[in-house]
This record gives sequence, structure tokens and C-alpha cells, in this order.
Amino acid sequence: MDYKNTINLPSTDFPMKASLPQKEPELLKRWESEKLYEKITASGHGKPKFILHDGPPYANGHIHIGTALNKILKDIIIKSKTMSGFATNYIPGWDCHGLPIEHNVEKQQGRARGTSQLETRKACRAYAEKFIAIQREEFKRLGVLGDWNNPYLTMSNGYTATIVREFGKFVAAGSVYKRKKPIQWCASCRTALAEAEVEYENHRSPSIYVKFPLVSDISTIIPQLAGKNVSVLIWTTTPWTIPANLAISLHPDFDYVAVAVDEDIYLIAEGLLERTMQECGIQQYAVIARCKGAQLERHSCKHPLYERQSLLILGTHVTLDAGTGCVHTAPGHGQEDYEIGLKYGLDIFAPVDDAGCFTAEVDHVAGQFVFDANKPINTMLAKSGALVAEREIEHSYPHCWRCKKPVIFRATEQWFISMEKNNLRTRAMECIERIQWIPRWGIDRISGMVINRPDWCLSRQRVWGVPIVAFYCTKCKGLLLDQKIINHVADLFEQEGSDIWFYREASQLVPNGTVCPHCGNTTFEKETDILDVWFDSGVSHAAVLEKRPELESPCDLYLEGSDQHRGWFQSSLLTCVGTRGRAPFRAVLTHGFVVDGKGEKMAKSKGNVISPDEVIRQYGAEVLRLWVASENYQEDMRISPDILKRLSEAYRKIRNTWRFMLGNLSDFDPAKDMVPYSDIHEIDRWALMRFNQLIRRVRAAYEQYEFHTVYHSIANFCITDMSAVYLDILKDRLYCSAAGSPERRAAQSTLYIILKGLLELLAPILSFTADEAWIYLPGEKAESVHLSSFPEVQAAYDDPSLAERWETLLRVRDIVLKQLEQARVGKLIGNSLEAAVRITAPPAITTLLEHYGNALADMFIVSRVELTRGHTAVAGSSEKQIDAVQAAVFRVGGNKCQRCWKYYTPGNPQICERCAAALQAS
RNA sequence: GGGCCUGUAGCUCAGUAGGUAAGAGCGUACGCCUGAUAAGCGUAAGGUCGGUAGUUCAAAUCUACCCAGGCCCA
Repeated sequence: MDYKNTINLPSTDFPMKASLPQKEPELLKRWESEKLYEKITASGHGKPKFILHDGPPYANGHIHIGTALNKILKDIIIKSKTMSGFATNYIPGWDCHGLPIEHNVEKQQGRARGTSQLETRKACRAYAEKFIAIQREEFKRLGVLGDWNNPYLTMSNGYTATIVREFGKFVAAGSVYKRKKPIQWCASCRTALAEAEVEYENHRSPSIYVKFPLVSDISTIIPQLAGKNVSVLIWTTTPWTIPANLAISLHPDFDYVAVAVDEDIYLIAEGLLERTMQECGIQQYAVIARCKGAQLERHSCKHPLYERQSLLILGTHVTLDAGTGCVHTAPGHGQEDYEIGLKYGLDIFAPVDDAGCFTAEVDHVAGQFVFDANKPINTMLAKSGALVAEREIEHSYPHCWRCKKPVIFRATEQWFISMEKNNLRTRAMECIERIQWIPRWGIDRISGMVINRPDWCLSRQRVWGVPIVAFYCTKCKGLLLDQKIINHVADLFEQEGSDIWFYREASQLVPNGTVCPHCGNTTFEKETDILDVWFDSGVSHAAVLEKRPELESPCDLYLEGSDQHRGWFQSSLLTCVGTRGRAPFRAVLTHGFVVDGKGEKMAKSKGNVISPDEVIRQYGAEVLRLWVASENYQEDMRISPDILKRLSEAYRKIRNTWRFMLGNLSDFDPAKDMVPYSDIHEIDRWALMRFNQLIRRVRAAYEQYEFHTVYHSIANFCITDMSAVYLDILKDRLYCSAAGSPERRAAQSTLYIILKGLLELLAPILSFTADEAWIYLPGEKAESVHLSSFPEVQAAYDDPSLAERWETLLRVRDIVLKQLEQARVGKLIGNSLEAAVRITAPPAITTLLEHYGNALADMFIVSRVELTRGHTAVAGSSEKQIDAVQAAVFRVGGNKCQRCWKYYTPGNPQICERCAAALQAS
């Protein structure tokens, strides 16, 4: 007789092979048609809210692994909060304006100069829409649930109106001002360039050394120099900026030397002395004095070309890499020059027009193109005796991406929000203190940035963005900047969109009857600058959190990469503090960046880029989700083909464990067959106890957003507690007991509780598989695992004395297992059921083991266990007691039961008594 | 160059307030099973805790410096 047909083997349609790349889209379709997201939000009625506000990704290109990581993390958090009993929702958004899109559109449009601003904006909008549609599908494919049909877009009419109104609030508060600031400028295209539009190429430039005679008497500092011709020697590669020179920067800590050359004395940094003398072709020189840079602060030189002075100032940007250590400073023509210029209250002087020509302000070279003016300026310097040396060098210099010509740095009027006005900086710092930053060092990072940041430069000389709503009087050129007018325009944007700014005349934009407050004139011109896109996304708290009834401000959490301490977190904080006096979030969580297997940045040139699409096609989105959960996102996250392969194997292990559990529940109906806790076996209680610990641990980990702890805990539980111990031992009871017997039902009851709980605990991470397995789970249940909730910790399952007993039992089991392996190596046995084991243990342990009787054999999966009480009691710790346990393995005698394969003392012909009884029962 | 952060077995993670010979899972090797079977089980081998120098009776855990890497600035 073939007894295989008489045992209860596992049976399930839940496939072993996941086929995720094919299966996931089917599940997604089902979720969508069954309106899973809507049901989840509906189920939140009456529960406390948890609001995570989505930071808008930029609507450009396909998603990359970093965007996928970000969205999956958000999804895991929202799902875990839902299952922890919160009302949740997820409103995704997109950042739509800005240079990269405009830039790409311009590239597509080619060099057609005739393109109007409106046409460009239209093309930009279409471009953004295209990528929003693409990214939306890509995000959905990851298993991210959300209100994908109603996302927020920073280019929508309502949103742009909010942007303008928020700008108006800053205006009303007096925080907005205009000031010159140097930017990259292409004189041939007559346009401002962003950093991304600048290409660095080699360029030949003049290299000149110029002396600026000291007019201050510094003999009080360096007596040796009394009555001498002392000059500060500078070096520059842009002679055309000399007319705009207002200062010379020195490093406060550097040593400067006074060098006598013929009749002159030059001041230069000691560390650059030899090099400078060599460059200037000076052989004869002598150091006659020295001092610290700091000592020279606020002394003055005479400008070599004009009747004005040049101030000696101090800055740590001065280096000993090149030059003289005395840095020619023109605040209107250099970033660092500008910053230090502000510090010393210097004029941001840039006497150069849009075409790159000197204005009439400058004598001698007025009207000349700056690069053409280099030569005449050098000649003039030579004439006045200020030119110490002149040569040419080749160096890397910024060029325009479009016309390939060298660009200039030039101060132009820009719009700012003051960090000091209304104490914005101070108040922001106070708010930062009250926010929860995860990880904790986030507070140091953002504090450092807010303390040091300059005023916020709001303006961009671009078209694809929200206009800065300001007007200029056509008569007196005075500025018209007024909250009422701004709000009027915002209303127009709300109704007709911000394009209106570009096709309507100013007269059609200002309210009727608007007059210039300076001269009473009634005609105006529009401002042409647009707002920095960080202002767009920064006001999402106003445009989204405050506008949507399902949201609220402040919300619970913002979650982005750690680069957003400078970006969105800060722009959101500043716009909210500036207008509402508080932060828009209660907590901010950051994740690290995705790097390759070696911890290095991913780059096309390195060939180490892994795209989400690749992973999905090869393994499925589920494995990507598992990857997100498996690593600690607070640090940089490594990804490589090898890591993914490992993970997909871990996935299979978890899946198989679930499948085995499902297979053994095929004939189990919890409504009818559930065995109460009081009647299940001790090992079942052990399993529940371990599971209870898991629930506790996992729920705490979710609460602290530590998903790698969730993953490791559950994986370990499935692999060790379940697969290697409980399930392996349980097979005999499940397979060989009569199908409806109390002992089998007890095992199934335990399996059911644990499996259901495992699916729930892992649903936020393995969203696809947990829901797939959920379908096969027997009994009454929610429609989807995502509509269920996390299992509760059951105080009844905790049993400290049972825990202690099983600690010992499992230690003894390890000892037995080792001996069984020895027996296998010695060819004494193959299958462990061919073994009988004699255990010799100290009395205390023997007493414990005796208590379990025949169950011990099942626990070790052998056919027989004999106990021998050790002669001497072992004193001391339980550790020592266990070390004293010995196990001896023998080949078991008797017959092999044809049904359960255990060996038994002959009696029945083919099967053991237990099996005979089981057969009778069924 | 500056600010913030990271560096424990091949991989992903644990290592409590410094204190007995540094742990887990995976992977690897070897073996068992063939009633979870493109599965399951077992045993074993892997680490001078990035490096150096300190503080201490004692450091993976504290300090300094260095190296490698990341983000943001310059």
C-alpha cells in the first residue's frame, strides 16, 4: 500500500515561483479597479490623522533609483501608519517650473531665435505634462498607493496664484528688496546664465601683476616702512575688472612680507614670494619687514587708474594657490568679491551694460567691449607705472552653452528676501529647535545652513516660471510693489493662468485706477524676472497642505534626501516662518543617497548605474521595495547586481515559508477549526510567544521608521524560528495526524495566527506578495491585506517560564544536531529518523527533559530519545549545566513505519500504532 | 578648502551606560533528505571592528590625526 495518499501533504495554488515582473501589473490593475486607495482613505474616518506631505520631484526625465527609494519609503510609512490605526492619504506632487525644463525645450527648439516667450512657456508646459504622465506610471508601478488622479502641480493655476499671494505677504511685511548681485552673463546672447548653462573650456587670458600704492601710513604697524613707497601687489586674469576694483582682500592669518625691489616696496604673502618674484621676472629683492594680514585691515591704497581708493579687507577665501595673496576685489564682478563686499559695505559696482560694454561711468574705456578693453587698460596701467608684469596664461574659463563665447560675471539688479528683516533667521532657528529631525544630526546640518546662508535671491532672468509681480512707472521708473496689486494679479492667475502675465499689457494687469505712488503717472511696465523655483515648491504648505480638506498644516512629516536640508526643507521652513511664524512640519526625515556596491556615486561614465526599470524587469518592484527596507536609509544605500541577487533569494525564502504555511492550511477553517490557546501544544505556545516578541519588535521598528529592523527581524523569524525549528518539527504532526484531529488543528491554528500576522506585518514592504498570499489565506478577512491592520501584541502569549524552558530545550537540540551530523559523516545514519539518541545531562536538565517524554524525539526529529541522569550535579550557571550535556547517537532498531517513517518496536506489520490509529480516525 | 555624515565577517545588519575569547541572517564549502522539491534540513569555515597615536586596569565603543566614501557649499 502506498501510504503517501493517507497523509496530509501541503497543498496550495499560491505559486512557488513569484514571476513578479508579470504578476505585479495584474495586482496593480486589481487594486485600481477595486479602488483600493479610496477604500483605505475611507477606512480612516474617525481615526487620528497622519499626514505625510510629498516633496515634489522635478518633472524631467524618467525616475531614477533615488526617486524610487524616496517614493517607496514614503509608501512604506503611509501603509504602516494606516495599519497602525491612523487615517492616512498620499497626495503626490510635481515641481514643474524651472531652468532644466526650459533648457531642454530650448535645445529641442533649436536656435530659432524667433520663439516667443509664450511659445516657449507652452512648450515647457507640454514637456512637464509629458514627464508627469511618465513618472506617474513609473511611481505606480512601484506599488506606491496614492491619489494619482489628483496630484498637485506647481504650474496649475491655483498653485501659481498661491505662489504669488505668498510672495505678496513677504512684500507686505517689508522683507522683499532689490539689490545688485553678480551673475554669469553672456554678452553676445544678452542673457543671464545659470550654473548649468555654463561650460568650462580652456581660454587664453592676460595675466597681470599690478601695484596699488598704499595711501595709509602704516609705519605705526611696521616702523621700517616709514616714508617709503609701499604698494600692495595684486594679480588678475581679467584686467577689464580693474576699473571696478574697490578693494584688495588679504587673509587675516597669512604672513605678509614687505619686499624691497629697486625703489619700490611690495606687500605680498610670504608663501607666494618666490613664485611671484619669478613670475614678475624680478631677481633682486629683499624682505625688509613682515606682518599678519589682519594688521592691515581697513588701510587704503590708491586705485592705479582713477582718483579713488581701494580698501584693504580681510577674507578667508584668499589662498596661496596662485597670485600674490593680495586679491583684487571687484564686488560687481565676482561671487566672493560680492560676498566680502557686502560684509564691508562696499558698493556692488559693475559699470558694464547688457552688451558687455563699459558704461559712461567709466573714464577712458566707456563704450568698449570688456574683453577688447583688456589691452588699453594694460597700456594705461603701464603708463601710470602700476603694471609690474604682463603675460598670458591658458586656463579653464566659463563659456556660454549656446553661443560658446566666454561669459562675464556682472552685477545686475536682483530680488531678495531678507533673512534679517522681521528676524526671519532668528525665528527660523527657533522653529528648527522644536522640530523632530530624523536622524538627529539633521538639526546640526540645517542649523549650520540657516545660520550662514545669505539673503534669499528670489529672481531669475527666465521665462518658465511664476512672474515676480511688480511694475515700474513708465515715467519716473519708480517701483510699484504692493500687496493689493499682487493679490489682484494672483486672482487673475487663479482664473486664467500665469501666461496672462506674458500676453497682457501692464495696464490690463493692474487694478483700475492704479497710479504711480511716486509721480502720479498711470502707465506701467511689467517686471520681467520670474521667481526662483525653490519658492514655488517652498510654499506647497500653503498651496497644498492648507488648501486640501484632507490635509493640514503643520503636517506630521516631510521626507526627502539629505540634499533637501538646503533645498525644500529650508525653502518650506523660511516661507512658512516668514508668513505664519511657524514651521509647516512637525518632523523631518532624511535618507541618504544611493551609491554602488563599493559605496561610490553612480555615474554613467563609471557604468555603475542601476535603474529602477532594470530591477523591475529582472526581479520585480517587490525586490526593489525589499531593498529599500533591508538597508539603513539614514546612511548612503548601496545597490549592486550582487546585492539584488541576494535580496531576491531572501525574498524567495520568505515566500516559500508563507507558501508552506498556506499549504498546510488548505483544509483549515478558522471559524470552525480554531483551537483555543489553552488547548494547543507547548511548542505551539512557544511559536506564539516568539511571534509575540516579533510583533512587539516590528511594531516598535515601524514607529521609529527603522525598516531594516523590520526586515531583519521578520526574515530571521521566518528562517530560524519558523522554517528551521517550528515548521520542520511540525511536519510530522501536520502530515501524519488524522486530518481533523485536535493535535493537527492545534498546529494549524497556530500557523494561521502567525501567517496572518506575518502578512500584515510585512504588507507595507512586500505589498504585492502579502496581498497575493492574503487571497489564499482561509477564513473571514478584509478584502485586501492593505485594509487590515497590524496584529496586536497579546499579553497572554508571553510566558517567561516557557521561554526559559525552551531556551534550554533548544540548546540541547543544538547539541543533538551536532551529534547527528557526526553520525551522518560516519555513515551511521542518513535521515535523522534513523537515529536514536541517548542524552546524558545534569539532574536539573534531565528533570526538565523527562517532563517532555516522547515529545523530545519529535523535537529532535529522531525516532527515539533515552535520558540518562548525570552522576554528578554540575554547580553554577545554567550555561555550565548545558555545557555538561552530552548526546550519543545510535542507529535505531525496529521497523520503519511506512507511513510516518519513524522507527518503531515491531508490533504491527507495516505501520506504527499512532499511524494505525490515525488511519482509523479518517 | 569648509559644514554635516559614514566606514564591524564576501553581502545586509546587531553590538545595551567602555569590561568575560565580537553576534545574526544571507552567501560560500561540505553533507543529509527526496512527503515544502527549480524546495527543505544540518555542520563548518569566514572579522587584528578603515588606519595610526593617545586616555584607561580595560576600547568596536572616548579623544586627536590620517585614509576612503557620501551630501551640501566654496
